Amino acid sequence: MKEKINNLTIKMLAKELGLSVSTISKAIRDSHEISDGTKERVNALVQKLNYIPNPYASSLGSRNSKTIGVVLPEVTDSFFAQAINGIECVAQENGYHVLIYLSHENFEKEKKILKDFESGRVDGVLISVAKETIQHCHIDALMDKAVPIVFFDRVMDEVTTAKIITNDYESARLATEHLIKKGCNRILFLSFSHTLSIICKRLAGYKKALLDNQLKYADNNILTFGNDAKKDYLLLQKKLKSASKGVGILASVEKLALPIYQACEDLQLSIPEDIQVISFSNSDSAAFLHPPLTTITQPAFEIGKTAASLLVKALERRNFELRNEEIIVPSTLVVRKSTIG
Amino acid sequence: MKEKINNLTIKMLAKELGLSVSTISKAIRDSHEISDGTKERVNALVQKLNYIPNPYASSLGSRNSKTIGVVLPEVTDSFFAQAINGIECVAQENGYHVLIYLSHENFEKEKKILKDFESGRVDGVLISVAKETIQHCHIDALMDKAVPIVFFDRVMDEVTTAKIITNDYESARLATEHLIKKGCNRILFLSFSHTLSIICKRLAGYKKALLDNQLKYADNNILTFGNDAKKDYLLLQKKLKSASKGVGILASVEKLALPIYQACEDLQLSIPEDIQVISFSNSDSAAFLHPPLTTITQPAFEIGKTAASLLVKALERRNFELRNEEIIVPSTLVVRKSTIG
DNA sequence: TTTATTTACGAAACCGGTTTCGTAGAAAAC
DNA sequence: GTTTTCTACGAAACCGGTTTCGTAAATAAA
Repeated sequence: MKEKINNLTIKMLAKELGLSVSTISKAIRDSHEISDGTKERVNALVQKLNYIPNPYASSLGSRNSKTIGVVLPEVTDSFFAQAINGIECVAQENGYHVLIYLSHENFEKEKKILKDFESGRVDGVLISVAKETIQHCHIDALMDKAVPIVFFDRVMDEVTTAKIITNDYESARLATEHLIKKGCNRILFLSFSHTLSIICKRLAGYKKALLDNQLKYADNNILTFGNDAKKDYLLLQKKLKSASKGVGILASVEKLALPIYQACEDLQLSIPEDIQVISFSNSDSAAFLHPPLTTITQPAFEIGKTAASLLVKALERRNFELRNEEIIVPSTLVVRKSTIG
Repeated sequence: MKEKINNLTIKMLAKELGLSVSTISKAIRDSHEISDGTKERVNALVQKLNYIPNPYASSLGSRNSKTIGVVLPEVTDSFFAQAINGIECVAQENGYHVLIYLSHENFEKEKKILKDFESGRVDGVLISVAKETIQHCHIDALMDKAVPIVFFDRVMDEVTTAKIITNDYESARLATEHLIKKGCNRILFLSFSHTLSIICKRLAGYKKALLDNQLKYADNNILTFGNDAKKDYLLLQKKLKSASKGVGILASVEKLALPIYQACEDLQLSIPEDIQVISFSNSDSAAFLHPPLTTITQPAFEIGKTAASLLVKALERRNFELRNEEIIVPSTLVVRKSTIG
């Protein structure tokens, strides 16, 4: 590792211009205390010498870092990828930096990440919690330190702050109803958590649709995937094998969709003739699957953007407090061939 | 915005224990200068009071931030998503933080991002350059400041540093040859850049395969997508419409695959009977497209991991200098139904 | 026993900015 | 003409750690 170059400091600029350090600092940040003439002189030198302030010194002095922390369960999911896109967009526009952390659905990791945030590393946090997360003490601890937090997608109702979500309940209800209308008399719900906000709401929507349409809810229609992909797959296969015609499946997240296709292929079941499928999914390829997958498409980019915007607002506005509110950006049901036209 | 809580500082710990500030600092970082007994006392208090050091103060004093900057052209691409995963994995293991930036394929943005890095915000950089990037002065400038940089996937040969890539040339050659063997006598190459390292190499591999198999290279077999998706699509459609049987397509990146499927659908051309298709892609859904897409699957996670590991090594080891080397992690050709079995 | 090391710690400078507060001179108000 | 208010700037404390260097006491070597 090469030695770091002796970097340009504000002190050197000050000496060069015969001004004080504080004047330079203020001039650079366009303070009203400094005359236009001086600002111009300073900026000229800054340009000429390619001076770039040390962000850590700034952060230390000003106790804010222009950095937001983003905590995700995973990134290889179209939803989260698009959400990052939205977040980064807003961040870039507003001069914020984005620190990204993956909890890998693991509560302990999530705790560790938030713990670190208590150091003041980030000005604010955007989080979509891990599926394992049921307590919120780690979040409370962070909020106690006055770090603004905005939830997106996977929220915790018990925490008093802003949450950007989609209409999980309603879209699951709609999707389920769609399946029913297309002739399904038994509908499987693919889940991967018993506690996650989005799953609970989607499940509730599913139940509501059943109820509205005189279908009985049955526990054995709920398939909850765990951490053992192979085992889960076999479970699904078994379930599908025993399924008669008129079965529909609602997959509550994107990654559960492909196993269904796999199982149908393996069992030589045809979609949608034998089984109709709808999945929550933001994948572009949904339209080109065999057959094209009917999806509930979430406004992922929008959600990321909204969450980031709100956080930024909370950070910039002196008298803006994050309210305990839910902002709902609706999803859309995109009907394709995996359900009967 | 609530006021920040008066945070615990090392000074307060020092007073509490009747030790000096420097002793506390050293004890926390497990310095050999401090006795085990003292360390224990310090750590006990740290635990008890939940003391977390201010990272910006540490960074300022120690001139390193335990942060790496990751610059990507985009994130909604399986390759980059998986690469991030690999990067984050290594980062988490080694106590590094990951700042993420998207260039959105835009050179000016990329320049701006790297410029900011000159501030010392990050200890090292992982970058996959934008498609617009043909100069490397912004990268040179950063390297002049002794910031270690590791390229991954989209590299710049002219820059003297480590590069983690896949065997672009070879896998494109292989894929093209595969198409030829399956009966294609004309092969289109879908591109989206004339300058990007990966594209150039893939194109070269494509050419080599043509040459080896007595097929003529023709400029009008190269389709270069630009920024106007609609226009590009029409171009592709036009090209396919005029295509006779025995045409194959090699898509040089993931996002170019779906438009092909779209066009074939619109033109009622059947894959693989009328047109055979291979694409570079890391998408899980490739296997479930209609028909399943033959892909060149890149070791994205591995590439991210390798790049990050190397960077970390360069940062941790005092006498480890990043060499001007290419580390090649090979891709695999996964044959599916979009080419004739 | 004397000298040379080692061990364990503290004082103080330092990292590179920001912020507070004080003030000279100019402008405005009376 | 005097007092008041701005304006534009500087000195110095501060942010919260790290690092260097000096040293007393303990231990080892001679």
